[in-house]
Amino acid sequence: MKTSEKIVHGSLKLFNEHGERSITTNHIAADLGISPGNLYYHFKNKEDIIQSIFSLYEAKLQDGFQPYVDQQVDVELLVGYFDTMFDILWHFRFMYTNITDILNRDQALLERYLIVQEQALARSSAILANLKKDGLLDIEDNDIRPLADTMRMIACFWIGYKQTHLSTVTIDKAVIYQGLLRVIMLLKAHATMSSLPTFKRLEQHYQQLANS
Amino acid sequence: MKTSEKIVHGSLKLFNEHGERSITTNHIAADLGISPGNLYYHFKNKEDIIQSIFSLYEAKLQDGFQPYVDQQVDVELLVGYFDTMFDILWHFRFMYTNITDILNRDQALLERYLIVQEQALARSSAILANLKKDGLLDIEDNDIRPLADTMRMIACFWIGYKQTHLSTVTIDKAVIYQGLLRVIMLLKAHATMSSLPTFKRLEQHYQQLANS
Amino acid sequence: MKTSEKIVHGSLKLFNEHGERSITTNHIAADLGISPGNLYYHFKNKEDIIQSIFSLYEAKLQDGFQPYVDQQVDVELLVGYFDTMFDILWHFRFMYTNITDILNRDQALLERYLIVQEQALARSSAILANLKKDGLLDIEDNDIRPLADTMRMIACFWIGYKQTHLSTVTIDKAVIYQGLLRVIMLLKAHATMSSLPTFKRLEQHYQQLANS
Amino acid sequence: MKTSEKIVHGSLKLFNEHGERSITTNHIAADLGISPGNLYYHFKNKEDIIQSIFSLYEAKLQDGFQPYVDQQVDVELLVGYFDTMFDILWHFRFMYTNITDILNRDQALLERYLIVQEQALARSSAILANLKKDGLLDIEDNDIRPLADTMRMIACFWIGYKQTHLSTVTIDKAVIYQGLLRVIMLLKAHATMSSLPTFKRLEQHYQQLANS
DNA sequence: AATGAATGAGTGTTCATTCAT
DNA sequence: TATGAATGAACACTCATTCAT
Repeated sequence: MKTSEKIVHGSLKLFNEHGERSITTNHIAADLGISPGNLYYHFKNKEDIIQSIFSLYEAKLQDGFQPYVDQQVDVELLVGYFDTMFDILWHFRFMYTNITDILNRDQALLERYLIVQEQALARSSAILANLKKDGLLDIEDNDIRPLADTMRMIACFWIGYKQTHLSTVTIDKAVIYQGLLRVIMLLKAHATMSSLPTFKRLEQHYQQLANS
Repeated sequence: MKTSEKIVHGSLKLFNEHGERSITTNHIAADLGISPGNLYYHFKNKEDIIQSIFSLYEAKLQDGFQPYVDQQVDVELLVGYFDTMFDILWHFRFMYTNITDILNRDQALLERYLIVQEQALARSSAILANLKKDGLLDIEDNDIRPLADTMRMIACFWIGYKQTHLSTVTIDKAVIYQGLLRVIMLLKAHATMSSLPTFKRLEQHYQQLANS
Repeated sequence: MKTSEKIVHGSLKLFNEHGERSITTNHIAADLGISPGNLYYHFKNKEDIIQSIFSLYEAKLQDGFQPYVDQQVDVELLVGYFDTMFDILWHFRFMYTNITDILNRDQALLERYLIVQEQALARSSAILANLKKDGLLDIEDNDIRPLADTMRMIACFWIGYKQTHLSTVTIDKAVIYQGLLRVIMLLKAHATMSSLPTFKRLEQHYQQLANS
Repeated sequence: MKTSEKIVHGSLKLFNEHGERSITTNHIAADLGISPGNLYYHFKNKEDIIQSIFSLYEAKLQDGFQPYVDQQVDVELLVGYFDTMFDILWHFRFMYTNITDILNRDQALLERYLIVQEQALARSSAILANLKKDGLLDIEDNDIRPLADTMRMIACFWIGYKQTHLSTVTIDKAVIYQGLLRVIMLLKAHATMSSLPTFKRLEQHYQQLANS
């Protein structure tokens, strides 16, 4: 792994563990066993590192929520989408804790964030529309986008919510899976008679993960 | 007003305007025209000030969401509750932006926060139960607490959500009123035939405030 | 002496001895036996310290070159002016070494510098005009200001000149006195028959100081 | 062009444009499209590069001010000398801004500087002596060297003077030509009746260049 | 109660220089 | 010859906190 990648991943790890605000560039360098100068050889400044982390985030968001085409809809397909959601929430969980702080300090990043969120919402809506077309969801067209938006909102603030409403501060994977279950619950409310078993199996899948 | 109270209110004002993180104890002292030494005469440290602000928050939360007894349910009653919600969101809006950060740094505060939130949830649930009993809500008993929880969740993260999904950062009163409308929408979904007009008038009331 | 004054004078001393560029704010604090935080309690930044030094410079320049009125012109009067010139060159000698560097970094200071230099030139010209009126100088009116300008130029760059054209880098008082003698030479070239002895005595006065 | 030469000329260009102090070795390497390691393969350190630039300066100074022999004195001859002066001031203008700084940091360079300046002064004096012998200057023998010295002093500090007494910082060719005119003025003051037209034509030549 | 000078560890960052390849 | 990653001491500056008065 190249040093610049090690810096990005090391920073991400430390940010997730201790919050972006309390991790200094010297902490990152020390943790990786490199000099602060070397860190600044690879990155202009701390913001630059955060922007690189954000690029990973963007890529994962764009890859993961592509509307399916000509595909049999089954539990595996849905699991794929929710696994992506888990992945993003888990790997970038510091962002869901500190995002306001971070975006407030970097106008350029805020703009990228707004764009990528808008795109993700559009693609999620398209997926829901597909599901409706394939008879899995019983929902009015006008309600598709609001549903996608609410699902996103729950997903986005689940970590922050849990972090403040739990006495143990550390967020583990089980907590994230609980959040997924909440989002699935929203979706299941629009299940059709025929799709209900599929959604129930989906729910069971993550229930198991949330309990382990 | 006593100096210690001036410090609490001055800090709250500055935190709301600029965020807790970027306001130093010296800023607070300078803004009040007192010396930093004096500030530390009245408060052990910055955390101590935040704890005092939190006490105000606690008091307002406890006063404002008392279940009504032997009272005619009308729009005024509901407006009373939602005005309290507005009051809290507006006066302590910095908390809804930086709460994770703040609670992460102070375990004692986190515990107070959990207790007060639990109590607020219990009282909110009791209010909803009252409304059901009085024929304003059509809802199963098991769903009362989850509904109260969801309403709280939306209320809590509305400010953070808006702050990140808007390109303009400043939160004004209208933005808070929009959040209230979202919460009312959740409630209205369980309105009875007879209570629907009441909820609609409630909605109109805040719609006007959100537009002004 | 107040701490802020100690910082200004301590900085001036260190700048004169080692050059402004190689003296850090931590050097200054360490030299005075105070903490870096304390230095920044009294001054916004390094530039702010330099600006305070510059204010001393301005004041001295304005006080020292006031055109005389209703006064007997004798050696003492001229010595007064040249002692001022010595004082400024000696106490602020770092400025004559690093001025380009310093002014390049601070546009506001450059503007103050241009104003104070222009005023000094005007007052010097007025003094020369007085000397002409009193029969000490034989010079055309049009040549008064250019003469003042040339005298200033020699005075200003003498230190830089000596610092580069001498193998010993340290500038001592004798070196400054030599510079004064060069400036006096320019003036003496316009002496009248009757004033020549006065200028010669002036020259002898500084010759003695330059040799000691 | 060999890499080491490219480094010298590239550095000179950047120093002239931005000042020696603000140009780092990494800037130089990046500007030339070579690696910092390669730069340090060719040069021991930054000082070493400056010393090489200084060698170019030395060479130009030695070539350009050779006393003429058995030659007809006309405007062209004088223009040749002053063009050399322009060339040196223009191509090494960063030295006239930062020389004190540079020489203070490098004792060896200071010694070379003193030697080359002394030789230049001697040669300039010889040229003036030639001009006197050929009837172009009316000057006492004792005054020849002081005149040469004053001319040098004006030439040397002209750039620094303009940089500080002008609100616009950029030094262009016209500014240098103005400096040359000041030096010519010093010389013209000692013109003989017969040489005056020659000096006037010399003056006009540079006047045109200063205005374009 | 109040002042305000003082502290000192820490912040993000820079840059001449080194070194394995 | 050349690369470019790596070093580390230094920089200007910050801020929660202390303390003598």
